[in-house]
Amino acid sequence: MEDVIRSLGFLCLGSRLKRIGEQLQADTQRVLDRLDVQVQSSQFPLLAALDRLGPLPVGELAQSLGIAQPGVTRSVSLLAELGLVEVGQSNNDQRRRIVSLTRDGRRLVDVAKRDAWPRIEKAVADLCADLSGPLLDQLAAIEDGLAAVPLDRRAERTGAAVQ
Amino acid sequence: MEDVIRSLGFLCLGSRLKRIGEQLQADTQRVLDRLDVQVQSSQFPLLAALDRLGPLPVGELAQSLGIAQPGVTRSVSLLAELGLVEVGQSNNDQRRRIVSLTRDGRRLVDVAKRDAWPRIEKAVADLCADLSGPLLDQLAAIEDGLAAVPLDRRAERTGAAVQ
DNA sequence: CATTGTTATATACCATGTTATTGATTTGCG
DNA sequence: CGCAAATCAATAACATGGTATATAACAATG
Repeated sequence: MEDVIRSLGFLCLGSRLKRIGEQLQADTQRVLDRLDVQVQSSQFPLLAALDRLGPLPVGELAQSLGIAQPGVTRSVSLLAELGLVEVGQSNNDQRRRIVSLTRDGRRLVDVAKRDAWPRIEKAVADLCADLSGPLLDQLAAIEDGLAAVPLDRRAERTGAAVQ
Repeated sequence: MEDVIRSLGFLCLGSRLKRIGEQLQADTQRVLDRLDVQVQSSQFPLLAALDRLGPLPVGELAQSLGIAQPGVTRSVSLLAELGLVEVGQSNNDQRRRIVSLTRDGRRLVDVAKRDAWPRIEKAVADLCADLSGPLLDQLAAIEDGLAAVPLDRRAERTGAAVQ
C-alpha cells in the first residue's frame, strides 16, 4: 500500500512532520509508562522549561515552548491538579500568574532527569544516528527506523549496545 | 527567550516535529485561503490519496495516509457534507464503504493540482533548498526560515524568483 | 447451520493544538 | 487625575489527532 504522504514529498511535509512527531511522542510515552512516570510525555517540555528557566509567567512559558498561550493555561491547570506545579501572583503586576514547580514537581523532574530522559535521548539519538543527506530522506529513514525497532525497544538497550 | 524545545534536542524531537508540522500546515492554509480553496489543508492528503489511488475503502485510505481509521471516518464525513467525496457500498462485502471523489471533488483536486500544489511544493522546496547536515540543524534552519519568511510569502514569489 | 471469532466501520471520549473573545490590570497621555 | 489603549491570562469554540469500544457483516468451525 502506497504511503501517500511520503509520495507527495514537500507538498505534505507539514502532515508528515506532524505524523512522525506524534509517533515519537507516543513511543516516548511508552518508555515513561514503563518507568512508572505518571505524566504525559507532552507535558514534559513544560516541566523542563520550568526546570531550566525557573518560575515563569504563563505568557513567557508559552513563548519559550513555542506554543500558544491557551495551551499553556490548560497544561498548567492540569499539572496544578496533579500537584506538580503551582501558580502565584506577581508582586508588581496582578495580571501575571507565575508558574513554578512544587516539591513534587521538582522531585518528578529530578527522577525523570536521572532515569528517563537519558534513555529517551539516547534512543532518539540512536534512531537518528546514521542520518544524513536531504531532509526527506532523513525523514523516511526515521519512519523506517521506527517501524523496524520502536523507540521503547531502543530505550531498553542501554549505553553500550547503542551505536 | 530561550526556545526550550530546541535546546532539549533529541529529547523533545517529537514535540518539535509536531510543532514545525503544525506551523507548516497553518502557513499552507494561508496559501490555500488566498487562492480561494475552501478546504482545510489537512484534508488534502485524503483527497490526494483518492486522486492517486482511485476509490478506496475507509481502512485502506487510513493505511495509505498513515493515520488511524476513526480519523479517516471523520474526515470522510466532513468532506461528504461538503459534497467532495461520496461513499458507496462494496458489492461483495457489505461492511466496506468505498470512498470516491465526486464531480466537485474531482474538479477541486484538478484546480488545486494546477494552481495550489505547485506553489506550495515550490515554497516548501524553497524553504528546504539549502538544507544539509544533521537533522537537528536542518530543523533549526526550517524554523528560522519560516520565522524569517513565512511560507505564504514564499508562495507568492513564483518560479523564477525561487532558488 | 448455528455459534464463535474476525474484520470493517462508526461512535464516544480524550488529548492537545489553534484563533477569537472576554475580563481584569496596567500604562500612557491629554 | 481620568480615560483610552495595551497587555496578560482565562474561556469558548473549533480542528484534528489518538484509543477503546460498539455494531454490523463476514468467515470458519464443530
